[in-house]
Amino acid sequence: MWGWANAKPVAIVRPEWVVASLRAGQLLPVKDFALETIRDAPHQRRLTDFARHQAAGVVATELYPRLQREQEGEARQQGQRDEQGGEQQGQEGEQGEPQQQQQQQQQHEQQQMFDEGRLQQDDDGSQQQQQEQHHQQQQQQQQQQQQQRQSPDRALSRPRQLAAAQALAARLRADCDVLKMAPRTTADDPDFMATYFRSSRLHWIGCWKARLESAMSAPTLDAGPSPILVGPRAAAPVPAAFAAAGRPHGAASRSPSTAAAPRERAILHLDMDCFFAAAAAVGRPEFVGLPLAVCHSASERGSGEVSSANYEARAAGVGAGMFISEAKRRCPELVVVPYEFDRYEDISMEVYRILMRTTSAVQPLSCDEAYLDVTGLGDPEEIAGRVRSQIKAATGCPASVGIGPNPLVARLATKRAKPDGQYRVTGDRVLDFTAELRVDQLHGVGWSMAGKLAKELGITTVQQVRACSKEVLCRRLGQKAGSELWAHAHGRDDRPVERPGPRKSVGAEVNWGVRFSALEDAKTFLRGIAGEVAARLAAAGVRGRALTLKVKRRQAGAPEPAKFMGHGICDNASRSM
DNA sequence: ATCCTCCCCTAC
DNA sequence: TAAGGTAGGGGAGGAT
Ligand SMILES: Nc1ccn([C@H]2C[C@H](O)[C@@H](COP(=O)(O)OP(=O)(O)OP(=O)(O)O)O2)c(=O)n1
Ligand SMILES: [Mg+2]
Ligand SMILES: [Mg+2]
Ligand SMILES: [Mg+2]
Repeated sequence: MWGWANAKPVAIVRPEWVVASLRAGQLLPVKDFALETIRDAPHQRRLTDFARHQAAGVVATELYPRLQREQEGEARQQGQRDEQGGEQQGQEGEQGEPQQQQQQQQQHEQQQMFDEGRLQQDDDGSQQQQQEQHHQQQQQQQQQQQQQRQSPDRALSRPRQLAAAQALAARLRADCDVLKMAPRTTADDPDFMATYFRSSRLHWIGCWKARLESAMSAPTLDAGPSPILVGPRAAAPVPAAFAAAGRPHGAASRSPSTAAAPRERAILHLDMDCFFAAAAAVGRPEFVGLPLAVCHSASERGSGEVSSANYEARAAGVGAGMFISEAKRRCPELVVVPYEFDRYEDISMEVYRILMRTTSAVQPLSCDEAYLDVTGLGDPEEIAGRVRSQIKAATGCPASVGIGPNPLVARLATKRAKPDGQYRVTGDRVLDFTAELRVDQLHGVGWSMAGKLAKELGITTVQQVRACSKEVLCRRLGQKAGSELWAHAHGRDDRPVERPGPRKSVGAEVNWGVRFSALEDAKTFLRGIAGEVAARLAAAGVRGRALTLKVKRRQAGAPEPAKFMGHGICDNASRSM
């Protein structure tokens, strides 16, 4: 019913595939004729020239100057303003506040020697390789680089830099119109929902995949020698770039005719370092080297949540999801800046353009994160270094890359690689590498499952999971979760790098600032949220078959929410029709 | 068995 | 002051 939803994936190959297939008298596997193998041909136009940016060749410095111009404008304005405290907030309450993940406290001793020149980014990444082997050494180098930035002759003293940074942060907050609005609730502001969605980071993140999909479906098949589309011709609005190689991608899906010994895959997992915080620092040297966090509130008594904290702030115990009050308590010097969603959008799209230029086998995971299958494309570490330095050059933001024989291991390796590094785990080292990790480091293991494992089985590490039989795990955790955990604990993960399928549901929720004083308020709100869903369905070009209504109701006797305008402790209910 | 409804859990 | 969304996986238990 929906063209885009039912379109079969198609592969894009070089013309030689046609000739070779004719000669062979059958349709040959497309793998060896993939488009990306000619990606370096001069003047080759790319399907990935999507979105609003232009030719691939000029990517590198396009975004960065724009951000610098922004910054110059800011510097001219003088609008000092300081946060003054609000009312006292009970710091806690609620149920299991997701526990702050323990920050890896790498105690790097303060080195004073410089190793100038080593770390300069170069566009093709040829220098990168030396970095990844020795993670520790790499971190020391970063430390040195940072100190160099503040060496006496060039940089400000720390107190002066801090003052400059706080002043800039205050200016950014002052310029943020949405922060100036009087407090509103659903009951007294007819425009509440629009303002809310415009300000919500979780809404922005949550809608990101849909935005990427629609950016990529903008047709750019205009010029250049057309690649050949293989497979059933999909009807009109084929998302050009998504169609690139169908799904799944890569070695795992290659046809039996070429499958000899199963080669170890080379999977990259790329993730931007402290994405929102890093974006805030682009073109603003005032912030470099200081603890920085992104949050609506900057008050030391606020209940706004930290969205992202840079690594200096993390060293002081600040982390995502933490109330700003707690963050400021742990790190009084913390510099707090407001959200700049336009920046995140630009940088994110730029990153994806670079990834898609590397290979079509890209699986988007979020606005700052993706898997790439680079099996057979060359040395994965060199590819990783090249991609990272392209991203740094084009956006000014550091990205880290984990490399492994499967997505699971690649993702774990990324954690090890951060910040601004890369790290490879080969098949033979997987079990050693994962042994000591805590179970909740594994994808799919969160607060609840980790608690259950600890309480019921005394298990906290991956190694301990291995000592447990699959049957026991399945009994405690359920069939799927149990066998999945068992496999992952043994380093096994067969998932291919693939495109997400079409969306299966479309929804909208608001669980903040909801306060009804009369029945009419609730009705108005319900109409608003229904209208929102209707608009999103229309934007996606789909119609619903079923409707689910979700409701939160304040628990009887529940205390005032710990969070300003929050929902507090609620019972949930849902009904479908 | 398989489907459906109403949850809970996880990730960013 | 502050913006606690969104989508998917999957289990339990009942209807078919
Ligand atoms: N609880 C969270 C987690 C994430 N994010 C946003 C801000 C992050 O910058 C972005 C990407 O999430 P990551 O988990 O990748 O976190 P960071 O990129 O900030 O840090 P890291 O270097 O650990 O990847 O999503 C958020 O708003 N709230
Ligand atoms: Mg990140
Ligand atoms: Mg991420
Ligand atoms: Mg986890």
